[in-house]
Amino acid sequence: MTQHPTSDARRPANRGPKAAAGNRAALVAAAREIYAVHGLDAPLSRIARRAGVGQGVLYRHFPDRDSIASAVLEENVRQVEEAAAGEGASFAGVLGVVTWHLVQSAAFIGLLHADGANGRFHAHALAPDLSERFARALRGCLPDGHRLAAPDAPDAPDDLMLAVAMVSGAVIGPTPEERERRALAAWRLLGITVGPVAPFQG
Amino acid sequence: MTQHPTSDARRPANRGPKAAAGNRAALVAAAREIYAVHGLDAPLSRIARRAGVGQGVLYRHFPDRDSIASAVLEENVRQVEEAAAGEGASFAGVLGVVTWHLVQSAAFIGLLHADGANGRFHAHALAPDLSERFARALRGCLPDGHRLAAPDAPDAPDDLMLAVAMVSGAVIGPTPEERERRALAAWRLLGITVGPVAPFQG
Amino acid sequence: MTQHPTSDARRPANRGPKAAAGNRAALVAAAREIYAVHGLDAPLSRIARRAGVGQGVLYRHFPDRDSIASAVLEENVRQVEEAAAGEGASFAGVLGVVTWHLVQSAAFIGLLHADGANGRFHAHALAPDLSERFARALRGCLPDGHRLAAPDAPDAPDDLMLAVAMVSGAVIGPTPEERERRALAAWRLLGITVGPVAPFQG
Amino acid sequence: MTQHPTSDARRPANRGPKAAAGNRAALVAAAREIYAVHGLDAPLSRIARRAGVGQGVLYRHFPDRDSIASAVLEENVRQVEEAAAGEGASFAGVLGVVTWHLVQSAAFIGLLHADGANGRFHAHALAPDLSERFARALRGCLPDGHRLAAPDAPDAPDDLMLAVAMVSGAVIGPTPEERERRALAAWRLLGITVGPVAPFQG
DNA sequence: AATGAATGAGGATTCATTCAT
DNA sequence: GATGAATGAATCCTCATTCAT
Repeated sequence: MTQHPTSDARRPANRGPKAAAGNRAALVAAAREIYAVHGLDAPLSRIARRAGVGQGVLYRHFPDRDSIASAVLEENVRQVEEAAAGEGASFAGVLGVVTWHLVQSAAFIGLLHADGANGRFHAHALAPDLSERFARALRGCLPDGHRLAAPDAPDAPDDLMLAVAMVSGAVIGPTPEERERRALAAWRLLGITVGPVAPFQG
Repeated sequence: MTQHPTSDARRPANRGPKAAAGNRAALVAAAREIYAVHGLDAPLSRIARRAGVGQGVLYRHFPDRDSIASAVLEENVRQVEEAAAGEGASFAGVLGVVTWHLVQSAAFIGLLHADGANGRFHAHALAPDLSERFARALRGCLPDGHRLAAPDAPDAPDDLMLAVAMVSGAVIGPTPEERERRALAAWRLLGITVGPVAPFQG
Repeated sequence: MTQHPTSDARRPANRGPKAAAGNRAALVAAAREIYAVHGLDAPLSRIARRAGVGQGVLYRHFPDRDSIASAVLEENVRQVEEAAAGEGASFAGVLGVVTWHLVQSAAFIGLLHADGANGRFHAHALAPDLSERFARALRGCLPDGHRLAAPDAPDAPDDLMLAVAMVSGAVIGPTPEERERRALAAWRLLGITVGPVAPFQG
Repeated sequence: MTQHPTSDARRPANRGPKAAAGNRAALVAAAREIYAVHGLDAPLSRIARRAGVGQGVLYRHFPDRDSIASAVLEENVRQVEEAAAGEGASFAGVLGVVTWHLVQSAAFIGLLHADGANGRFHAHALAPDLSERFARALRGCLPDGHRLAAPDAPDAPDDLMLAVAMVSGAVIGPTPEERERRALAAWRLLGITVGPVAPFQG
């Protein structure tokens, strides 16, 4: 009569101090899943519940709404960085990783470009450095003379990031399959070759 | 126990039934502006306030959240149809009109493609016919053999609509100028020529 | 987009002055049906819509919520009076008419007894005279010495009206059939014989 | 854009989690009183206010309208069960407890029978088990061969519950005294002996 | 350091009632 | 007289955020 976790419980509880780091990770993982299913406007309480922690813990680790979203995004970016830093990293291969993340949740990579004018998130506060890291990683493995290469002109549009934004705009659809199909079609329309769509494998 | 209209306080206005049509138009206009600034999740009360009418009027004209959004979108689509139906309508010209609307509010043309999985809007309920009308108008003035033309294969991806979605993904930025710059860059990346970005002039 | 009569429309419109009497009747009939289905708390707008008239007309004829309920109840009571006034009127026969009305809508005959403490209706304002008329009609055909007859003691409980209230308490159930079954069982428990359950036939 | 707790104004109270149990009890008590005076349609906000808690607390403990009503009713039923389980429990004695509850608020025991067709409450969802418990308790102390005993026929009407419903129909009136007088008169009309009308004394 | 209850503002929605036409 | 649009108060419900334990 008084309970209503409704669903979303994951771990039995999780008390005691040492769990701090684990809690943080659980929150980020929970947020990723919740965001993927319910969008960025999902109630924070749902994230906490899914992570199996109290609301207070969420606030301890992430003082405001943006910071948890950033944390999720940060993981995405890190994977892209790692993919780009790998031994035989190719541009097409890294784009495959990027595309995989887009397919999982276009909203997220989309955040890298968002200006926040229309949403509750303000990317210029949220992701500027993440955006920079993402761009750098991608640019790092771009072959010389590639059509997405930034020209010499200093303030010319950054075609590389623009292209990613465009693909993220295309990635809509109810199922991952449909979303992946659209992502690949979008890259094709841009004339860009993409490697296998998959998460980065350390 | 039930409702009662204030106690007695002076009732303001009530401009009478004559105002109905005007109110509806005001609501749509208000919604367009509010959506552009605050996004599709803006409180309905804000729209009503901006339109200068009571909450009830909004609900009378638009029984649910989708229907007001549809009304705004419908106007956009109509303009595109009119642009496409005009005398010397060219594909590039119509794309210019489309782009103008994207620049005003990418969210809206975006709705045409949205699947609503993550948001409160469910395009398959909201815009399927609008989407169809939009696609038809655009396709109608697509030159034969254009690279966005649908191939013979029946269930091949619709490159035309995909391209619009991609551009809408690119159109982000705090100012209209920035947004227009990005839109044009996106079309350029796609290798598509666009006419002047402007509203349709009857 | 602007319409939502939802249902409940009955007559095409109904305009013009002379219709006043007809409108009143239509409203009472509509109210009876609406009350039976949706209960006494049904929105007034629904009654007006069902009657095929504007809201204003309802207010013209019935200035407040109680007065329309009274009007419906008045018709019920009138039928009982007529049944009681008929040639070979028997107590059992009249009880059959009463029971028929209870089965149609227990709420209504219930109003005759209600004190309004718990509801929005205040019977002492609503139905005192109706209640009196109802009691008189019923008492009029009560055989001498019947067990429900009022004793000589002046302020003894009025068993006759109490019995009706009791039966109305028993008349619950989703279908008319079930409701009638319960009504008859209730009279039986009271040891009272009831004639055929049917409306009064002039 | 979203919520924010006042701007900064001093937060009142928050008596801490310890208050939880107390709050729940206070809510049930408040609901009982409010229902008795204003009926089952009373605004939930009024109950919360009377209990001295925020709206949210009410929703935490009772996720929907029915569940708070159930909680109140459950207490009633429990008392009847306890009365029936007591040492020298007699049928008349238990009926006295039942009658006491009816006098307090006929609406509640009435819920046990309600079908909800016309109201917002749907007894088949709300009270079926409570109804069953109530019936069982009462039947448990019914002397063999009592006139309200269920006959052998399997689907014969349950006279016991019918009688309670009838009495609850009779229990109307502005004051408890009047209500008790009517309840007793109703039992008398049924030829049923009732013990002292009083709450169950552990 | 974690828990999860409490708070209350804000937004959605409904309807009684008025009133211009 | 009739129509039905407009008004806005009231209620429902949700959730961000705080804080006692």
